[in-house]
Amino acid sequence: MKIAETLKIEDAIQQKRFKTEHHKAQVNLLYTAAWINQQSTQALKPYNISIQQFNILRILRGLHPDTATVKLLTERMIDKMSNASRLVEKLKKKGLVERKNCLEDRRRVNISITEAGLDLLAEASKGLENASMSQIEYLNNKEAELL
Amino acid sequence: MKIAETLKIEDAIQQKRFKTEHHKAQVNLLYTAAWINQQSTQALKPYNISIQQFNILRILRGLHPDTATVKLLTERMIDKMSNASRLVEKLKKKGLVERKNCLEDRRRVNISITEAGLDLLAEASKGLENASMSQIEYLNNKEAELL
DNA sequence: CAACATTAAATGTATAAACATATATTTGCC
DNA sequence: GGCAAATATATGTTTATACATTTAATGTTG
Repeated sequence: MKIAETLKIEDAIQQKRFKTEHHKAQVNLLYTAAWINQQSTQALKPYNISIQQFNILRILRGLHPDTATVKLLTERMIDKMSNASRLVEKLKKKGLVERKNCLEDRRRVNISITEAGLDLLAEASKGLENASMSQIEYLNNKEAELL
Repeated sequence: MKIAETLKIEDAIQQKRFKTEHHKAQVNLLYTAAWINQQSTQALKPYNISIQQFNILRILRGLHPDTATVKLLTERMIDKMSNASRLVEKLKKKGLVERKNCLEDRRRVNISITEAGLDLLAEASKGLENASMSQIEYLNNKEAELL
């Protein structure tokens, strides 16, 4: 067998391996992402908030005592198409946020996190942290294969 | 300042840093997972299938020409609580899978992927691959911070 | 073999997400 | 100032998801 042919075959094997590995990584990625979502949703369940609600509370805490508008929340959320408006409504019903009409611009609303919201967020963060500990540990084990 | 005190302070700083880093990682994890989900959903949109439907097709391809039961699909899916039954129904309507009553045990159904299903899966995999290329690239950049 | 438990799949239902559209207000321009 | 365009938020609607319940078939045990 000539050298050129050997190289071709090795190339092919390499390419095949790369493609297979990449393919695996792709599927792993999908599974892992879904898995994290589920784990996090479960971890937040005792606090009766969704991941998105959790994110909104986090954004609001970051601004506190300043306020956010719906627009700001939408921009900062992962999920741009989500209805920040309705999520805020839900959080308000639970007393976790406040919503005040903006006087300078009556289209806007100023949203802020309440004390109850801050308390719940602190608790929920702990719960999520416990869960994410094992998540990150799990991922560390998987990363070698994945990347 | 005594050595013991210095060590304590350094410990505190380390702990604080660890906690902060961990916290960041946790939030990054949530965002990244949601982001991957979105990207993948978008990438599959032209093929008119959801991530879950894609996963079912993949499982069926792995078994092909053998068949799966709803139970088997449920077990292998990330999302245990999902209605594999209804997902199969949707795939069947599109002609991507076949469903046959099992003669030995009439509670079961034998599900298999069709030629059309295999074709679509091949196409969709390509589409997803293109998307995941950039996803993995993106993640590679993020991993350093994340882990 | 009859009664009860278990299993497999399908269906019901309540909530959430995605996406489009509507409503109210403000801004810019003539 | 008046009218069109732009902006901020809210609402409608369709589809997906989570979880519970139902239906049908099979296994099991007295």
